[in-house]
Amino acid sequence: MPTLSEIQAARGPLPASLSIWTGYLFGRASQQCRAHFNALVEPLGIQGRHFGLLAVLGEGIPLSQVDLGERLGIDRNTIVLLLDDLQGLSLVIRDRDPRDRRAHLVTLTDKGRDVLEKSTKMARRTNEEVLSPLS
Amino acid sequence: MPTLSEIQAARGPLPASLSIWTGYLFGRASQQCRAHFNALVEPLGIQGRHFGLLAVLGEGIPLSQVDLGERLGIDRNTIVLLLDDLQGLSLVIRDRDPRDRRAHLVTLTDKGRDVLEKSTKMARRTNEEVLSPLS
DNA sequence: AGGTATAATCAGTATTAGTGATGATAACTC
DNA sequence: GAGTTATCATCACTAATACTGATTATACCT
Repeated sequence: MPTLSEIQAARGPLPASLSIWTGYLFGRASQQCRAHFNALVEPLGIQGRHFGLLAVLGEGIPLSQVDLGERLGIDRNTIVLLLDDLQGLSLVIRDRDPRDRRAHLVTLTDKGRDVLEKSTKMARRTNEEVLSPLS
Repeated sequence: MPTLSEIQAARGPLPASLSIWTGYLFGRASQQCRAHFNALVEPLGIQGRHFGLLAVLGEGIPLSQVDLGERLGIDRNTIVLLLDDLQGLSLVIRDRDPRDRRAHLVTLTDKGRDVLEKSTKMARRTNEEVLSPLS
C-alpha cells in the first residue's frame, strides 16, 4: 500500500500550504474514491455507503443493526435507512433474533452475495485506478 | 508519513472484509481528523472546511473565488458561503480585481493571518494525535 | 455593436447525517 | 414475580452540507 505522500503527489497539484493538513488529503482521496466507485456500482442500484454493509455481512455472521453500526462507524438511525435500501433490492433479510426479540439479525440473500461479489470487483478497480498514478 | 496499512492498523479493529476498500479507510480517517480538528478550532469560530481557504490564502497571493474553488476542489457556490463566514469574522477581504471587474480578489486580513497561524498549530496537533498510535 | 462566455451571488432543492420520541422486549432489583 | 431501567429498531423531525439554475455584471471575441 502506498504512503500518504505518494498519494498526495499523485493527486496532482495540491496547494502546497495544505500538505501539512493530513485530514484534507484523506478527504480529497475519499471523495475521489467515492465518486469513482459510485459511478461503477450505480447499475447495481447501490452506492458506496451500502458496500460496507454488504462486505461486513459477507463474512457470513448474522449481525444486529447495532453491531453493524458499531463495526462501520455509522449511526444506528442511518443503518435503518441503508438496510431499507438493501432490503428493497432484496439483497438482505431482517429476521427477529430468537435470543433477543428486540433485535434483527441481518443476513445476505443470494442476490446480495452476488451483488457483493460484483461490487467487490468494482472496489478493486477503483483502488487500482485511483491509486494507479503511483508507480 | 505513514502508510495506509499502518493507519488502518492503528485505527483499531476494522472489519477485515473492508480492508480492500481503500476509499472506506480514507473516509474513516478523514472523518476522525475533521472531528478532532473541528473541536480544536471551534473557539476560533471556524471549522475544518474553512482552514483550507485560510491556508491557501496564507500563501500571500490574492486569488479569485474560482481559483480558490479549483485549488481546493470545492464548488464555486460553496466558496461563496465559506467566504461569507470568513468575512463575517473579518478574516478575509474581498476586493474587486481591477483587471477583471467581475472577479473578487480575496486576501487575508491581519486577524485572518493570526487565526491561520493558530489553526495551523491545531492542524499539527491533530495530525500528531490522529496518527500518533503509529510508532 | 452584438453575441457569447465567465465571475459572483442568490434562491431553491437534494442529500445526508444527527436528534428525540415511541413501542417492543430484555435485564435488573427488590 | 412486579416494577424499574436499559436496549433495539423505527419513525418523524431537524440540521448541515452540497448541488442546480437563474440573475447580474463584466469581459472577450469578431
